[in-house]
Amino acid sequence: MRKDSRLSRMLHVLVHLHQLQHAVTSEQLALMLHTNPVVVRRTMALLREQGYVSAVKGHGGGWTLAKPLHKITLLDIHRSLSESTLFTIGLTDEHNNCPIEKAVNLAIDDVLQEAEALVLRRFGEVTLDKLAAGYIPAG
Amino acid sequence: MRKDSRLSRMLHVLVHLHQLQHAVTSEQLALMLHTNPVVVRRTMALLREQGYVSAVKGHGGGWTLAKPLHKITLLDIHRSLSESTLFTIGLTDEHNNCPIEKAVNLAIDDVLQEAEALVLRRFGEVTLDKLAAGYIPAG
DNA sequence: AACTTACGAAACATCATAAGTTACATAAAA
DNA sequence: TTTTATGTAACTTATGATGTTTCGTAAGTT
Repeated sequence: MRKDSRLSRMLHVLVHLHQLQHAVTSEQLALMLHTNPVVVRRTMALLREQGYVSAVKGHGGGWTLAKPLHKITLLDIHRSLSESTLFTIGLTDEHNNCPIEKAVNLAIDDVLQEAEALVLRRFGEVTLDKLAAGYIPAG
Repeated sequence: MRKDSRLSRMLHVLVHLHQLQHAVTSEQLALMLHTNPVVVRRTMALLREQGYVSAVKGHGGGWTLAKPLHKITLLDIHRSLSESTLFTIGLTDEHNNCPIEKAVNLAIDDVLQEAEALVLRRFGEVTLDKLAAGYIPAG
């Protein structure tokens, strides 16, 4: 399955915006991400809606941080981007009242929910200023 | 992204095979899973290669368990099915030596690896006989 | 031997979603 | 007025599980 690289890309962008200290155009960000400006705008728009970046049109315009890095967590950006779930594994729900299917789904879902909770908790603990400073994994 | 429901489907099949105590055709399993026999054969073939089921051709043929349920874990089936990763999130690796990208990927990967380890460990703890008996979540 | 059943497998179509692309409208500064 | 940029719609591409058609092969039945 194709992976969703938006979280990685947007975090990368946000830290660069912090370091550059001035507006950066979608064109420039696209060059940085090896993609094109429309993809950048489409994805950055999700962060703008949540108040993490702002965009200015016209000469000298572009994207700037709307909040300092230490007030943004990986979880904030993750949530801004995805409505879909974290896992490639899906459950089936095609059967009326089969107790086996229910047990199977319960077993899988139990584990995945715990894992997702772990990811969200850990994402929530990492603010973006830690990435700028050089991230050191907890493990 | 489309979800991979093979784990859910195969676990469902294996527990039914245990309970039925006789060979079941791909046609019958397809009816059960609301799909078609070719999809069943394609997926079951991965389990056959690992020795969890066996297939017999001709009259009275079909699929049977090759191991008792208590000797098969969710992890065994998960591993038989997937070479791909567990998460919809992917990292970018498009840049030469950007320390920010490295820090971003390290931060994300650190969390995902921990979550994947949790999933694999928990999957490894659940044998399929527990699903037949009625699974009770640990939480 | 001929027929039927069932798996094995190749080849191709479908679906969903991020990503990529094209085109045009709109706002702001020069 | 021109240039620069974002905003957005519409369409195409890529990927991998899923779905489908078709034919080959093995095993039991008649």
